Amino acid sequence: KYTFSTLISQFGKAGKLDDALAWLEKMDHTGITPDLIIFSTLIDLAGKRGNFSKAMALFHRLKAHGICPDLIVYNSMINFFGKARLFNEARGLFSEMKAHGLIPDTVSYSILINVFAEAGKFEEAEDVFLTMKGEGCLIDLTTFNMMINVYGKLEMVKEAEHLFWNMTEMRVTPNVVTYNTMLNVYGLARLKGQAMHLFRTMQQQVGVEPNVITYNTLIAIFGQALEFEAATKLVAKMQAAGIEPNAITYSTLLTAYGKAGKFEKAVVLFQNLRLSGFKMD
RNA sequence: CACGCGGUGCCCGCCGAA
Repeated sequence: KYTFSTLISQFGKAGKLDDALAWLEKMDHTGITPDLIIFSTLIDLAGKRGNFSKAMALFHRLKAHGICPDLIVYNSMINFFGKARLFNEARGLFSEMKAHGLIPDTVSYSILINVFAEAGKFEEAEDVFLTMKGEGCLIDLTTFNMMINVYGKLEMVKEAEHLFWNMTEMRVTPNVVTYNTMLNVYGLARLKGQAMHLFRTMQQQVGVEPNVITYNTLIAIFGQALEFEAATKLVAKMQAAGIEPNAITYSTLLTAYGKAGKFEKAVVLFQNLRLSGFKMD
């Protein structure tokens, strides 16, 4: 049993879903029951690869073995239903899990918030957040980051800022993701000044280092303001800071040139990228 | 019985899809 378990989870970690599944069959045939964690690992793997039907099949098989799914399995499945845009099913699983006596935790609520947020259903995401608070569930760093993002997309800058201050009061320390998200909130609301101010405070935080996403976000903000020179300079600045621009950086810059009507510049950049052998997507 | 180990969630541009 342990040999099978180890083998399957190693294949799983190596991303070899097919091999892992093949060994799961062999294990089944010998009459040894795979345990919850094996199923959990495989369900997650299948789902992460976008193979939602395989994830569902494994979920049903797990139940057929008489194993009760735990919080983590439900959390993964809810996440995948969301990615498959099966919102009612996601909600259904959330209820099912409660009906089985499991108490949704911080991750469960966060996943549900994200299911709606990434589908653009921001009000529903907020609804889940309010329920979560009402239930007295712990709000952690990731939850704060997601909700700041949600308020940003709703262009509810005040609420986003409110959460940003609130989290500190609740002894949750903002990280790079928090700052990047807040920068984007200001970008969406076209508050370039606020963004720049936040970028300065961000650089003064110990343990918070700007990354590619930070710079990409700032470049987009300058692009929106039609300040393509400032956007261009940021690419040099990030490189000076030891951060390598990626495909999104250049794509953002091309968009910045486009918005400013500088099509020649865009063409030149594109050609230079090709000549330099940059890996484009 | 206690503790520990293996499985779950967050940020950026464009394009495509419905």
